[in-house]
Amino acid sequence: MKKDTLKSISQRTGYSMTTVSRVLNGNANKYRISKKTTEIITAEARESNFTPSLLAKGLRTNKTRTIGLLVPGIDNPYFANIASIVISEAKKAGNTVVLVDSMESEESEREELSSLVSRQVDGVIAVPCGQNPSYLENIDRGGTPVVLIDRYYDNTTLSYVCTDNYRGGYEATSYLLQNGHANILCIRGVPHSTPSCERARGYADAMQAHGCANEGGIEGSDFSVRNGYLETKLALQRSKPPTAIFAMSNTILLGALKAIREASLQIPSDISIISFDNNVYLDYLDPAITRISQPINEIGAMAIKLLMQRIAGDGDMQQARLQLPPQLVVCNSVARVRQAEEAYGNQ
Amino acid sequence: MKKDTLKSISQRTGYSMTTVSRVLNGNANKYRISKKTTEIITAEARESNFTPSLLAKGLRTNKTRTIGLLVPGIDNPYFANIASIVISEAKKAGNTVVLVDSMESEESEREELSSLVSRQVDGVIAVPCGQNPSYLENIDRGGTPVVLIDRYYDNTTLSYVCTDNYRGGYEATSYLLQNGHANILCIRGVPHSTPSCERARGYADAMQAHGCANEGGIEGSDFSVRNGYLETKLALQRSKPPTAIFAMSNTILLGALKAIREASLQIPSDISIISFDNNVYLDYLDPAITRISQPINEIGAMAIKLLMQRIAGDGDMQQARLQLPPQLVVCNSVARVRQAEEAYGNQ
DNA sequence: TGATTCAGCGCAATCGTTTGTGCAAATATA
DNA sequence: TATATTTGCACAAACGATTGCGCTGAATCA
Repeated sequence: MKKDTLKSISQRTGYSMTTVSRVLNGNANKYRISKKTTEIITAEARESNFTPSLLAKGLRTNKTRTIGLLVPGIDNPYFANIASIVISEAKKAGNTVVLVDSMESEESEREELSSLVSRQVDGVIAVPCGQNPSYLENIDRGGTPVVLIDRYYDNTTLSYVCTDNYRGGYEATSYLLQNGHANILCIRGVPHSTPSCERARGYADAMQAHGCANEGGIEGSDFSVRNGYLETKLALQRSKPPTAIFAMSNTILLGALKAIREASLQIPSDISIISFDNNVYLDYLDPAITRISQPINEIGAMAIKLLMQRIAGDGDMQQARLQLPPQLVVCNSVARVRQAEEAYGNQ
Repeated sequence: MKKDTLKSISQRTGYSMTTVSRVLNGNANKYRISKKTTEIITAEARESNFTPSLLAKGLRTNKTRTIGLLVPGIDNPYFANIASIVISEAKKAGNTVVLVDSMESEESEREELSSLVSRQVDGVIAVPCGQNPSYLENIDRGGTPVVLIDRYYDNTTLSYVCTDNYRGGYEATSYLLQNGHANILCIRGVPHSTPSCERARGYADAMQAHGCANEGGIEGSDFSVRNGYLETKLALQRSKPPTAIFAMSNTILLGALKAIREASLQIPSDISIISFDNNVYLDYLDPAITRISQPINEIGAMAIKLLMQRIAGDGDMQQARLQLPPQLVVCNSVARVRQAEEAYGNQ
């Protein structure tokens, strides 16, 4: 079965490709195509199930109605969630999504980004993993707007939308402190990623404000389950093990849980734990995990909105730096302690 | 910054677009381009960071090195997993993936598929949600190969790769039966989807073979958390509530768990449960959930392999119908019962 | 020296669209 | 009736690549 084209429709109806194109793009009125002609062409197109080649269209118009989404690991439920939202928001705006995965590798990130650019996507939404935004900034300057989500850079000119991670870290820690904990271990993800840094900063400031700056400590090196496991395992062997853990992501949490179970400790009676992210499974763990929930629906929607504005070229937009407030979701993984630590905290 | 094209490189080096194209595609030898010329052009391309327009390339060659992936809900961790695998396998084969989501709507499914076709993807991997494969078959006949995964149709000519769902259902049920259960509730997903049907058939046959055909029953209508919740809630109010539940997916499981907790029942002492799918979280629930694990890595890899063969046009391939064996993963959510049921089972 | 061969490259058509411009016929205006 | 306007549509040049074919000049051969 030969593919239908403007030409074939043009031949079958006897009108020129120009006219066919105009009708099918809904510009019949604008170009004064008669009603009769319009009907004939529309009918023929419908009947033969014509779909225009988006390649040709894109080539000619320089718009593909496609946006690229770069994530560092789609198998992480958090990014799968983000992808889901971005895809549906993009669809609402009439776009489809090319999804690429850097698997936390800077090299892959470049390759995939460059693939997106050759595909002439209209814009890119990225959760970057590189240490340095320059590659992304080049793409943006090259005419393909880029909006960052979740992770970003301090010194970048790119727009971004993310959780207010500092606040999240501060609130998580404060909640633990309010419950009498002082020896709080903070397990972070990739150290150079902004969410990690900011959450850690929030943790540290909260600790400081509470006069516990030297307790617990910040450990960890990436957002993997393994990292959560190892750091927890280590910390539990300290002479004065932490009474609470602040896990920076759902993956780190899982690792920590494993280590805690292996040590035959009960949550929250033996040790408390608080996490980040909002995975549906967190409610089903036993106990359900108290956490800082990120507003990912809003993040996804805002990101698409910003991107669409940039694509539409609405007056060369200012850089937007949006930090949306996270939310504390209280479940059952944090217990109140009434020991030495509390006395110490009340001095 | 103006985008680089063959033409601009051609102008800067003084060679024709033809020659530039040949060099950059690695056909320098084939067309006897001199070594010197080759070097000049390669250098210029590298320096100016040239990336060819895949639109133009695709238009001309009719190959886009892009494959479409259709899933019914990327926020379901199971499909996110599949997507992750398909993306990385596709990448190994030099392709990128356009991901579209039907959200379990037949109408969306058609729209998205048609969008993939206009994008001239080289092939499509689909987890269909429609009741009827004809639309997909048309696409396949239209020259865009389609391979189904996870869900398929009995009466289709399309190739598919999936878990041996009958066997999975049979094994899950047998395992419960072996542990003395007879009153086993089976909660299924979308009734007309083949995985659902086959798992249910496996369940029914196992029950029959064990002489318990009339116990428990098959309930449920879709793969949602809500469905699992409602059906469990209902079943627990029976005069003779089930002693075990077979949940057909990780989402149904979650719903069931919620209902069970609300009834203040303990797993596995009060009620046993077995699930399908292999989500990392299942190991971290308390107790860890015994389940039938699907070989999704193999499924993803096979699907891409089949698709690539079809795309390469290796002799108009036979239809492939692959059912890969699932695996029972024993954890702690199933207990042995030694009551009336067992006596009954041993008659 | 004249005829062959081959190395090295370019011409121009093509893929399927969009779009600025042009032009005939129909209608309105004077 | 002659002119101006409007209606309805078509021509042809792009967009950025690929590719069958052909051309030139140098080297080889007889």
